Amino acid sequence: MARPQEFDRNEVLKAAMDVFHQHGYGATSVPDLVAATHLQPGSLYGAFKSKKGILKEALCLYADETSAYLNQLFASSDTALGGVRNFLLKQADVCTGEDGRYGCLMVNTLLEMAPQDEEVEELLRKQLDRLESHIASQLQLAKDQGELAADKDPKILAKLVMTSMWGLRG
Amino acid sequence: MARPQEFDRNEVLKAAMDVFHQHGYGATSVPDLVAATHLQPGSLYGAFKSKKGILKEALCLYADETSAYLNQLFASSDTALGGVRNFLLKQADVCTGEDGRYGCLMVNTLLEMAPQDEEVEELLRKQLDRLESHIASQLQLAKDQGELAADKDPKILAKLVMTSMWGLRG
DNA sequence: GAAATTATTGAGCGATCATTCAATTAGTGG
DNA sequence: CCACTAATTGAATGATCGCTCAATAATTTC
Repeated sequence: MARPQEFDRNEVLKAAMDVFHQHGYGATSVPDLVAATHLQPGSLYGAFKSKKGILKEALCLYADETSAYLNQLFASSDTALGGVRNFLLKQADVCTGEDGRYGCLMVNTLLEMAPQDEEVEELLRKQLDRLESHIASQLQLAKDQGELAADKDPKILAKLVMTSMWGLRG
Repeated sequence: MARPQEFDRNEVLKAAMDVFHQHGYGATSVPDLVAATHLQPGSLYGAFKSKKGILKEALCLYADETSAYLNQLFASSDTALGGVRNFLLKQADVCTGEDGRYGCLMVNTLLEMAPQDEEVEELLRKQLDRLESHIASQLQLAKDQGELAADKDPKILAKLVMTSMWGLRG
């Protein structure tokens, strides 16, 4: 062992995530990240290799937070189907509110970077697929409990929920 | 009078529009625009004042093309409501196809620039509002012709169509 | 406490960015 | 055919970009 890192990796990533969320990847400069994280360029590059490296880890943090949020929301809802409904209502709520005008970091980043960065695109597709699966399994639960008609396909409905989420930005 | 412009303003804007559409505003450099338009920087700046000036005129061209496309689609549909249905079907079609993976230039640009440029945001809000009105008036026509139930609100339905359009990108 | 290892610092690197401008060219009016 | 005006050219500008690195500081191991 040698000198230990002085910063909390998660705190740094949270700060970077917020900057990316508010400004987008391209419009976020390394000096911006230096200011937000209180880390010097050297430390930032020592820990994350590149600006894109910071983004990728920030995206993972965001996906994890989203997943945890979904778990908590589903667990605290009275019914399985109600959980999905609450998710959509909350999304609509947040999107019309002041703090929600930045939308979803995963969606924003995919739209911005997919044309020019396959690696980030692939990561985001996986994360969004996982989110969709999460919703699909909740809908399957609703079906098992008889809340959802037997002729409805949870997978298709989950895609519809995702489409609604994307569309709610207008 | 003096020496006339050698280029066709609309051709130049079309070329610039395509570059912005494929790469986004931030990822399009002035050298990119120089290459696409075959105009030197000086000519570009003489004609459009700035990179943002080029974007704004390109956005206007895009909105005009979209509006014309909508007119043509509505005129060639058998029924008023069918015109709106055809629009959504066509959107879904294009979004799943190869050339459609860049989405709508207005939506993309709004998502990218709204947080940092009020002027462009305002222009785009107006253009998207106009598109929504265009659809709403077509739905009103459908209602007048009895295709749409009397208790349906064309304005609300137009908002739903817009939301679907945004969401179809997933 | 010396040697080894790793983290932090921040000035500075080459590349690229959007933009400008002096020089040149082309077309108009007298 | 000669001023006059406007368009074109493309090299150059200063700013900013993402990133590096030599110097310094903080730990651990022996």
